[in-house]
Order: sequence, then C-alpha cells, then structure tokens
Amino acid sequence: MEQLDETDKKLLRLLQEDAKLTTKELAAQLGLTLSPIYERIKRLEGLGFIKQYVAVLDKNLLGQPITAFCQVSMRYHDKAFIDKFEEEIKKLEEVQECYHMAGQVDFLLKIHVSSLDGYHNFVKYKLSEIENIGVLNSTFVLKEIKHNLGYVIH
Amino acid sequence: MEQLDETDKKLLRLLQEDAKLTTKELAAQLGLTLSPIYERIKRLEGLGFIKQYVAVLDKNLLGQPITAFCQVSMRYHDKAFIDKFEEEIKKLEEVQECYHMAGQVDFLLKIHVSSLDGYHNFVKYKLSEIENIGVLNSTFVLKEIKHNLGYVIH
DNA sequence: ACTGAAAGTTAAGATGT
DNA sequence: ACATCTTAACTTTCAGT
Repeated sequence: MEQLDETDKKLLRLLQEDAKLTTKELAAQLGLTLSPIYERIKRLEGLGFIKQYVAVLDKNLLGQPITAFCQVSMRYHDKAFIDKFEEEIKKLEEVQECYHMAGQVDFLLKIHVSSLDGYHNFVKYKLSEIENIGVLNSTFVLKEIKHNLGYVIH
Repeated sequence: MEQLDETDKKLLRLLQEDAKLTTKELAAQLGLTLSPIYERIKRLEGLGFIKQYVAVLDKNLLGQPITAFCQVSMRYHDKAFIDKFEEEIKKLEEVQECYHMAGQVDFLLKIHVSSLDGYHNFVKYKLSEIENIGVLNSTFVLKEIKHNLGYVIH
C-alpha cells in the first residue's frame, strides 16, 4: 500500500470513477505531462492495483430487476461437501456473488433474476439440487439505497 | 430489452468483461467493420444500457481486506426515521452497499474496512451513532467464492 | 444498417533533463 | 521521476451502397 504516493491515489480515484478519461485529461487534472501518467498507470496495472477495466451495465434494462440475498447453511461440514457446494455455485448463472461466512450461516449468495417466478425456479431446480444444503433463507431487495462501485482510498 | 439484437448483446458481454477492447478488436470478433460497432456502442450508452466505464481495483492491495455484512433493523418504522437512516448511511465511507430489504431485517449493509479493529470503530463511533437502530447483526466474509462483475445477458 | 476512407486524437515508446 | 517529441494506432465522422 505504501508503494503509492498521493498522485497514484488520485489517479486510482479518478480511474475507478471513469476509466475512459484520457491520459491527457488525467495529466491536466494532476498537473503533470502525459508520460508520467502513462507510466504510473502501467505500473499500477502491473502491480495489480488495477485489475481490469469494465463497462457497467444497467440490470433493470437488461431485464433482471430482482435482487435477492440467500443464506445457506450446510448439513455437514466435511471439506468434500464444502468443495462440492462451491463448485456447483460457480456454475449457476443467477449467482452474482457467493461468500463463505463466519457464524451460523455458511454461505451468503447474491442472486439476480428477472422475476419472482424466476427466483422460484432457481431455488427449486438449481439451488436445492445441490446436496447437503441444510437451512436456506431468502430475502429480497426492495430498494438499493447505496452501491459504491469503487473503494475509498486513504 | 428487445431493443437489443444478438450483436448488441455480444457487444455488451464483451465490454463488461473488458472495456479496453478497441473498436477494431470488437469489429473483428463480431464480423463487422468499425463504424457499425462504434455507432452501436454510442447507442447503448445513450439508451443507458452502458452506465459507465470503471477501473476495477484490488481491495486487498488498497488495504481493505475485511468485508462484513451487517443486518440492521429499525426500532420504529416512521418514514422520517427511515429517511434519516438512509441519509446517514450514504455519508459513511465504510458502507460499500446498502439495501432496504423485505423481511424482519430492514437493511443489509456491505462494509469494507482495513481490520477488525476498524470494524469495531465503525460500529461504535459511526453506525450506532445513527438513531433508531434496534437490532444490529454482523457477519464476516471468510472467503470470496464467486464475484461476477457483469450480468448474464440472455 | 453496413462499407470504406479521411481527418482528428490519443497511445506508446524513445530520448533527454 | 518528469518533459518533449515522434509515429503508430485508434476514434470519430462522413460520403456512398
């Protein structure tokens, strides 16, 4: 982390807001010329601070307005079962995110579907097909209050 | 949604994987020349399918390895209290995401901090400072199993 | 809607301080 | 670590099919 000076941090803050900013625009905002900006970006990419550049799409326009969080607890906690569950989850396209959690609940899943009926089908024909699931608890997002895409860089 | 043909969908799938693909590369992959690709991208931006372009950073390298999910229930459910809570949450930099949920739990928060001590400070000096919080339940991410950045486009 | 080509910008690299 | 300069590549626009 302390391979980053203030200029690097400003650069990262700008790029995680708008990856289309040109080297020229970045240079102007940071009070430098093109080449140091160019070299810093390449360095930040090389060190892995910048992992990739992506286009952020609108999930509602893409026809997936329903977001659900699904808490899953395993019946048995043998490594083989856990591994199998993780394998299967990775294959399910409805699962946007999956975390192994501390506490009573083993896994937290973030699910995107087109409708409540779609969620029903997901649980019935995909999720519950995975063996060794004990408890399963779903809650739905009514409203997205906040969703930061970037991180706070200190 | 059905303003999109197969070419648009392929374009969106490619751009949400790698926003740095050039028009030339996209054209080659989609079997077209530069100008239709260029115009389609501008159209998809204009219609709002593409919301923005961002650099994806590494939260561990940025010194924020701890992710927690925090379930919050309100004591009273007057509109004024809810509005106030949402306002305050938006100001907290540790809160990456916040959703108003259906069910017993009112809000689900995704929190990023640098340490467990940082989480303690967040709860003690920031979150619990907000009035009208009834129940508060935190769980920590042990391992990220899956985290799709893009959506599945049908 | 797509092709092809022209003009304007930017990225990428080399050289020097 | 940064400034300047060069050219190769890309973006953007437009006439034509």
